[in-house]
Amino acid sequence: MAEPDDIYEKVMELAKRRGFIWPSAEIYGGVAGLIDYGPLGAQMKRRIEDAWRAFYVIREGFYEIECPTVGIEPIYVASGHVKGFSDKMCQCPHCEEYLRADHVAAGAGIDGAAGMTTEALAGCLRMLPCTACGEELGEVKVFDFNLMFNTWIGPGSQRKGYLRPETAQGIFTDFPRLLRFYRDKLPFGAVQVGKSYRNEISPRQGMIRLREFTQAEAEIFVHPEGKRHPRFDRYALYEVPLLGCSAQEAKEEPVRMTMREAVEKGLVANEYVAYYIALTCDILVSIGVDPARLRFRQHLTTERAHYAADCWDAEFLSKRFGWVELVGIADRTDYDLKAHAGVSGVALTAYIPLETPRVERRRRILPDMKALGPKFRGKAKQVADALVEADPGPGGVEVTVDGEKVLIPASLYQVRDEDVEVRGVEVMPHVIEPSYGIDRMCYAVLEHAYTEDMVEGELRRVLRLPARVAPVQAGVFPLVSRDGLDRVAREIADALTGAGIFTEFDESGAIGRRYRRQDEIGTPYAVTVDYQTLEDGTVTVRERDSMAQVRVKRAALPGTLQGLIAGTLAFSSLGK
RNA sequence: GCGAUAGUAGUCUAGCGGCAGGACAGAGGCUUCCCAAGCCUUUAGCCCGGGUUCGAAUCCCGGCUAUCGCACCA
Repeated sequence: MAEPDDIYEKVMELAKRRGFIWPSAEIYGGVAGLIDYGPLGAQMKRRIEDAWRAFYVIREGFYEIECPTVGIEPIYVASGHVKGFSDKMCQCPHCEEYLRADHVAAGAGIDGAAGMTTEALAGCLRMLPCTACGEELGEVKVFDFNLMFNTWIGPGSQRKGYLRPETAQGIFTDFPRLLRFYRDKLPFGAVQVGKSYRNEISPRQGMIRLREFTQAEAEIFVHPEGKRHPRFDRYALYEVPLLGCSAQEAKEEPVRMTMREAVEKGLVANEYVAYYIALTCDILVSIGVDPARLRFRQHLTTERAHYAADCWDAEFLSKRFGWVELVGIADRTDYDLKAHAGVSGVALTAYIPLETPRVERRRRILPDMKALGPKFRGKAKQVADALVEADPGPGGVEVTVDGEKVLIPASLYQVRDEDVEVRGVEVMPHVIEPSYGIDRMCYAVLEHAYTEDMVEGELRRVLRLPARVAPVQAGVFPLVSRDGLDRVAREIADALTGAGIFTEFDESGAIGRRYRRQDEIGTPYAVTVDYQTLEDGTVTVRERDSMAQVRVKRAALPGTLQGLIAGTLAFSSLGK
């Protein structure tokens, strides 16, 4: 087998030439960070998304929802993207280099640079040297650069809008509706497949870092205590190469381990995270990512978001780019729901009934509003609210109102101890989030599928795509386009199409040329009608990877191909 | 965004101040008929915008895109 020197160039050349991936708006010179999926690419991407749905929607039973790509500001205030997604930047007046203002300040030993206002940062930078050219920055302007695309919603008193930087927030904001939909039971999950947008400063690496990209995300809402997956048995013995934090620090290789072992050893935080690591591995391998070039890497504590209990990335090995993240699987705890509850003021909790209701003795504080009103006037409401939360002593209680400590004598309120029957508790679920980058998956599949063989001294380019993601599923060819072979071949193509098989009919040129055309776009099977077909009603079926052929009865063809494509039938079992 | 390099047909490439050439791919035809055979015909190109020049694919400037390095990458 020929070892490709630069497989990226070859894959992208093929992808462009055969209609998988095109530069967007190419007639106007193209745009960095935006790509078009051509006819075969769009088809393959759809099949990859559908393979994903087969796992998450059909098997896991997580319904798919679809939210707008434009969102109002509070959503992204709550999610942290308005603040956290924006970088304080400045441009050096001498060399015109763009710099991260907070990094420059922090690099010079200034504390708290990350939290400073633009004005404060500009003040700090005045005396500092530019990290690029070394000149003093002087009167430098610091500005916010937010990675979110922004826009306005409606005319007139416009509302600020952002293109979503991830699909997840739509699921979080639908939480109360979803909870009702799933009839108030945990765990439940919802998924979303769609476009997200990040205005990358400098997108590179082809379709690896895009400004508009497709995500497939699942948000699984689980009870915060006891993160045991009800179907953990499915993957308990499934082995995955895991590269934990300590292994990375020790520069060790990933270790293959069963998911049960990983959880028992404490390498993976809980069964949920482990379950979705295994499921992710299952999906990625099924769409054609080479298992030998796939690993799961745990986020180091320094790169992990502070609220995440655990986070693992599925990474594929690219010849060109090294290890590239495809999927992030995180236990986000209750961070997102808490944040949205805080900004929206809506309780985002689930009511979990107790198996046996219990009686609790509760102390209630009843403020005497008749007395508080005249005494505190405008602040009476605040005092009362503070009282309800307070823990009174014998002589009264001290509460804080507007930063002021106020002593409230016991005469201004009543303390009542009462028995309350507790039938359940409100819990804020934790979120397990597997988040997939579909475009990167498409690239990974293309790169891992691309092979070059030498056949009788000729280069044969083959995309060894799994049948389930191949854009075209079968080629149908008359050996020659005369003597009625072409007519029969067309009938067979129609029969396959009628059976839901995506088929290309091709009668032009030599038969070998037609096989190669289909090899190059990854078509797994080719059906050829020859003179024997006219005699005994059989056709040949050729398998792309082995180039082997078997004869199959015409009538059995649609069922046979369906079985081959679905993977329920092995090519080697045919004709026996 | 900065710096370097590059951009010629669908793809790859030659030409580097004076008529833009080839290979492969595509289309049509002849021929052969199970793995890119052959022959004939044919489609199709100088990234965009300025400038210099009698004349620019070629030189200069700006832009866009790509690759690499720097920076950036919730």
